[in-house]
Amino acid sequence: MFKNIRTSRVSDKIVAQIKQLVLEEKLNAGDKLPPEPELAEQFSVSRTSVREALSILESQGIVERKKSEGTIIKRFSMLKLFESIVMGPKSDFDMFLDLMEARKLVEVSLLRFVVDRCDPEGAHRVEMALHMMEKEVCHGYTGVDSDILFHLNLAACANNQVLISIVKSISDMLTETRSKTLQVPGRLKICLEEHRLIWEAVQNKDLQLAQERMLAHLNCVIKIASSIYGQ
Amino acid sequence: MFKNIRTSRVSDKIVAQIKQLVLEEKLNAGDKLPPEPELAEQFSVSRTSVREALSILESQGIVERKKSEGTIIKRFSMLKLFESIVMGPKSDFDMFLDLMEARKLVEVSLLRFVVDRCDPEGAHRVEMALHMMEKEVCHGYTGVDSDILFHLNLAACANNQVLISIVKSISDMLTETRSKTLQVPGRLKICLEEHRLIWEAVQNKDLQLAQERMLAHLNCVIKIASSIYGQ
DNA sequence: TGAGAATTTATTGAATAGAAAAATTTATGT
DNA sequence: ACATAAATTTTTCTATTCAATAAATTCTCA
Repeated sequence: MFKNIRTSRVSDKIVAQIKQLVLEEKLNAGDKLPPEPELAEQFSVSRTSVREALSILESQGIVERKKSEGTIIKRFSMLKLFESIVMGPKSDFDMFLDLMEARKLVEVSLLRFVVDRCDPEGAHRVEMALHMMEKEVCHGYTGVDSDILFHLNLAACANNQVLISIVKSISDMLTETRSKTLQVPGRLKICLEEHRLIWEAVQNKDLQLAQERMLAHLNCVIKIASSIYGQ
Repeated sequence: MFKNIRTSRVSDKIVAQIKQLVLEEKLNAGDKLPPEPELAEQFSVSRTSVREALSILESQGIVERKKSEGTIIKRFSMLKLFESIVMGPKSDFDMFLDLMEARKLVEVSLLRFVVDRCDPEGAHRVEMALHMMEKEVCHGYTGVDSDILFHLNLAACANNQVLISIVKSISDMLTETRSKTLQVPGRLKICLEEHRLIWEAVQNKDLQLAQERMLAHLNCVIKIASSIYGQ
């Protein structure tokens, strides 16, 4: 309801102001900034705060600092500048939602290729992951590994290394959350069932149904995780 | 030939060390770092340097700092995303096709969110990228940066940091090819026109048309690159 | 005069000390 | 037991100092 009051950190304000100046082209590539003590005076802050701001700008590739020479705006910094603006800080929960949204987008869409390109070898790998989870359901294990394996092996059937990398990277970031959601009593069994349904649809080459089921599966994960995170 | 002498900035070394610890999972999500004075002592540096390092880490979304609470490692940072894109035993050209296929999948699908969520600020950034390319067309530059900038800022309108990271990572891997395709005489001008058409459709909230045009644009890139690769 | 050495100056890099602010924890009084 | 006040912790910011270094200037000597 009420918006978070944004950080009243001095260095952040300096960073924002300098970024704005670059954006407005009042500062251009190659321009030299005034020396630190002068900047401090103009901003009416301490030199330490100025230095903190300059460190941030440098780490984001917007300026370059050289000892005893000064600070200059880097050439071709527009890309970096926009990147740093667009990648502002988000809460953990919002990041989780971003990850899951990306997962939905990628893993649902790539089923198109899976249905088209899945060969017996790939199918075998997916089924192995399913069997693995079956065993884990019986023994009461968490099933994190077999969960990841299913999604990864399914993606592998799309025969596109970039897509595999994307699915894997996102998976890696979600392992912690995964192990929590799978600890919910009975969740693993339902999860296995959902995987089976997805796989069944893929085998029947029913793309639309497979996509629907994948989407439902992932939405289910979001729902459970949200209740755990208390949102 | 000769390697750049390592910047011996103390804060940079601290940043690198903490990042490394996160990558090695010696520091994990939610872990609390010691208070600043203690960190300073352990690193045998001044608090000023520690604070500089923490500012940088915070600006990169790796840690979060709260007054009177301390510094904690963020759950989901982009630090680990795409740390290892496995370039398998595929030829360069096949890899290029994989990259473009992933691009088509992601950039076409995410337009859904762009149409829904684009705000005036985001729109302004996209238009800035368009203007930048306009300028480059006039001056006869290559236009690589403004090309990337358009796609990145468009993706940014989807307001999903993971998707932005994916688009950017793929872009980075394609820069080489990009600079070649844009060198084809007259290509930049056509590229600009294609970008404009995509943007026009997005502004009219015509999702389907926007997606069609994006797909056509990317297919065009594939075609040109293929002829360059001689396939 | 002019080339090279020595000096000065400007500027960043880093350390230290301490005041202020904000949130949390503990203590106190009813 | 509960609200309020005090103490504590920890970050935030300032001010000041000194060291390191690159560039500019001056000096020296052939």
